[in-house]
Amino acid sequence: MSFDMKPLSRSFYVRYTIDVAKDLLGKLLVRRFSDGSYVAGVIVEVEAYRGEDDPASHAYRGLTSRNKVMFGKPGVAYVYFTYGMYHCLNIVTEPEGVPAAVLIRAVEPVFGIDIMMKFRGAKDVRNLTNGPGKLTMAFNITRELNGVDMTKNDVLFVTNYDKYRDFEIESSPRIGIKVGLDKPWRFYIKGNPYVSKTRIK
DNA sequence: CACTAGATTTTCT
DNA sequence: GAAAATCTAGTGG
Repeated sequence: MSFDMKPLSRSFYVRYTIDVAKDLLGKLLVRRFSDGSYVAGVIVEVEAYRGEDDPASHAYRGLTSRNKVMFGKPGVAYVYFTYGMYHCLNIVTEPEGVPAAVLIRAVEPVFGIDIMMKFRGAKDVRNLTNGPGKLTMAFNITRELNGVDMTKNDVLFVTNYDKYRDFEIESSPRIGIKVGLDKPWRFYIKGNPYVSKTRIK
């Protein structure tokens, strides 16, 4: 393997969500399949969601069957289904009992690009994983992975990668929400061509 | 390039 | 019953 297969530890995720979100930029998201193949991409865009103080969060109105993993162990995948046809991938943060997570909005494809193309049915690499619904499709991430522990070297995890060492982080309001727009909790690598182009309202 | 409408179904009110 | 942490195809400039 040309990258470190050691997943980020639980302690990485047990911190203030905004800090975890920024620190996830430049890391490698890895998805392994049962036949031994894998796909991976550099995380280039994320959004932070918290609990009580964040009206845009699924956890704002308390625990439900959908959002319960947000209240659980940090480092666990929170995958939900939305708009009747898309999935979104989040990673739970902060201590157990505190609802918070980081939404992975876009990655830059690195390994297994041919596999991603098949899952997406797309031809242009630029359009493969530049959005939360697109990257879950390319990585074949569905609700089956909701609750998966990402601190183990398993089907889904994040690890260090050294493609980008020095980069500038830009921030903006989060995308696709109607409340909580006062919080600049979307973070992305400045100038990276794989950041989603969705405009901010 | 900018903007709009339509898809599709789970989840919560 | 309405809205949803989205995407694509289609129209018009």
